[in-house]
Amino acid sequence: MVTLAEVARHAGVSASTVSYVLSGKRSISAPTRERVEHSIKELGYHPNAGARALASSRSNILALMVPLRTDMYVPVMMEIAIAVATTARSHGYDVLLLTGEEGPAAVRRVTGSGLADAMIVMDVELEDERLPLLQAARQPTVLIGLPADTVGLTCVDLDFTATGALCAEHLADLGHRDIAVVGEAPAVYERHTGFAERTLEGLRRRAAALGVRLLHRPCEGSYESMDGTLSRIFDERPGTTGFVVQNETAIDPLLSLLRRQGRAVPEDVSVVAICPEQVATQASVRLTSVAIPADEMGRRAVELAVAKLEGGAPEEQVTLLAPELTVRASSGPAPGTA
Amino acid sequence: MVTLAEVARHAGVSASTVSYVLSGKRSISAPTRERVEHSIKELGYHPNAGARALASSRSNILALMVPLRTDMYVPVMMEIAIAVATTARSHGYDVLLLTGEEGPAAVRRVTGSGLADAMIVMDVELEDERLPLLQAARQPTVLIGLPADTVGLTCVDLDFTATGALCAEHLADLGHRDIAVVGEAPAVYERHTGFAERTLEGLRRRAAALGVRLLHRPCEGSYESMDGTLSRIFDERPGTTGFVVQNETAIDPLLSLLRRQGRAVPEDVSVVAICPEQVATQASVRLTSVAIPADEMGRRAVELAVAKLEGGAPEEQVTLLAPELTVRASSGPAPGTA
DNA sequence: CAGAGCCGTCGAAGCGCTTCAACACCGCAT
DNA sequence: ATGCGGTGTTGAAGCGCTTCGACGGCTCTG
Repeated sequence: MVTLAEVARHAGVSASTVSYVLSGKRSISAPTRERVEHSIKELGYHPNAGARALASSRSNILALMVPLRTDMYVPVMMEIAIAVATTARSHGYDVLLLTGEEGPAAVRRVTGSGLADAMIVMDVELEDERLPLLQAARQPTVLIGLPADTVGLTCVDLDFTATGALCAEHLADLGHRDIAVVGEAPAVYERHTGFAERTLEGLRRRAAALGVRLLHRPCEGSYESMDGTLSRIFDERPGTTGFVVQNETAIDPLLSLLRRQGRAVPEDVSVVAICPEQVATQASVRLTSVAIPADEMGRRAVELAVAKLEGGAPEEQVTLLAPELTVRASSGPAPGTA
Repeated sequence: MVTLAEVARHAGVSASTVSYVLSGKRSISAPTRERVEHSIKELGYHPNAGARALASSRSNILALMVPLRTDMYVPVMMEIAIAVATTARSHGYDVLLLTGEEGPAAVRRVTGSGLADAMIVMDVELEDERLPLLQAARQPTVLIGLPADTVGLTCVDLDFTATGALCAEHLADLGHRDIAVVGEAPAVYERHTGFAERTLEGLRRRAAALGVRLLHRPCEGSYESMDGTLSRIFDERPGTTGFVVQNETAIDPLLSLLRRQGRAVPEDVSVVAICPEQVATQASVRLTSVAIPADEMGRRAVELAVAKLEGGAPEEQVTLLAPELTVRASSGPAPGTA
């Protein structure tokens, strides 16, 4: 194993000079720098991460806490995780993967040991038990998701309230007067994961303002569950012509069952989905949708974390990404509309 | 920040005693141990990861390289990743998430810097350019997937050859004489990701042995692509009554399109899927399937890595998990069979 | 041409931990 | 009583790096 000292000897300089060449924190003359760089290459030197962390109290690692539940739509999680890893690398950081399983214990372990310089936490609940620990930690934190109280916290999320409003508005504009919301699995609401409730609130408010009736039903992603949900919706509101789906795994069952019931999309019923672009374009009908910008959320989270680390970032900062609705083939004028 | 020395002072012992209490590498009398443990708790001490890594040349971190391609079925990747993280924790390791993007450079960085004690590499290609580096590395490596040459390597994978054979056999047993294989996207084959080719080989061999005709068509996961694939299959082999699907994203389109064409499953055609359990049970028809044991693959990989680290593991070891076929509602006797 | 100031380099002091050799002490057998 | 092995504890030497203060030599200015 090659050490800094060996590089120094090989280049005929002192260890500190090599260190300064590496970090650029002190000016080094061009000839010396080249000599050192040449030695580094020739010896195949790689700085030792542990020694570096010890001496500088910086690990150059970002911790990412992902939930390990499977009732969330996994591809979104994965896309965020990959965006985080990729963006982190471009800033010189590596990513430590923590599962939510350990909960607060994981937070304590990481903040206590200096394993990571900052933490990014996904799938934050409204009243998350990790929050007090995170706020007390030395390390900066960025949340993906929005807890109830954001005082002193840095958060990134899609503006789900606006997303709900946008969906309601789109369907109302098309003349739909009875809208059904196929929501996430009941467990997601019970856990008080903010985004689901926020979406609903946005939907309700805008629907009320526009004089549209709204019916919300949580739903698992299975065919059975969707079958039951659909029956109950049409029993209660036979005139339903608009659907908003927020559970990605429910999309295929929904479209499939509507078709089997002889309801054509978008002629008889319109469907608006809240899901990643890829899902919207690969479904059996190209879906009018509001995209979940997983990639951008991951990227932003890392950039905020890095900004906090390198100084010059406000303590509190809530970044809500504006939703964008893309009209595709699954939504159209309500039946009976001019 | 609390250090070992402070704990030692607080407990009235030397630093080394505290260290030995922590590591258990030397016997410590019960009273002393309790005093030290009490001090640790009272001061809220957490050992510093960097210092520990430097002194012991062990980081207690496992690196996990995941592909960042999206043509693989993401949930399987995620499930493996989560199993790796969870199992690693239970052995006292954390997981560093590396994306395949960096390729060999990431391997060099991690092995060179001692960031991780071992590496687990997913989505290995038959001739993977990272292999030579991994073999030369100080750190042990475990592959999830099977390269062409496994000399000196430790690998874990589902036995895809046996999986293919099992599928062929099941359909043949039911009297099907014309089987179509809906494979992964063409890119997966072009990249020479072993599992797809192995499955095919298993299918072909067993089909041939059983006198069954086999037609293989790669397929993207979209409805358009599946539509084209199906037409071509039935054009070429109108008598096709058995399907094997290996592309998870293609399952819904396949079932949906078969239904639209008026082909009933399993009355007219049987379908066998190679996919995670959850997908098989949540599809519109409960699918006869061979499960992809993502969870077990992740767990085994970590256990092998840990075994190699703590000594007592053979250098070369290929673990092929035996496939299990579960009969559900999507397969039945071929039409015209007694 | 002396002094101030800057640039490039170096030596040394740690960062917080692990681990080895050494030692004090005990009870045991001789 | 003497020596011996075992147990529990300690001091000190690093692990490989960063970083601070210092210093020699240079240019620039008055």
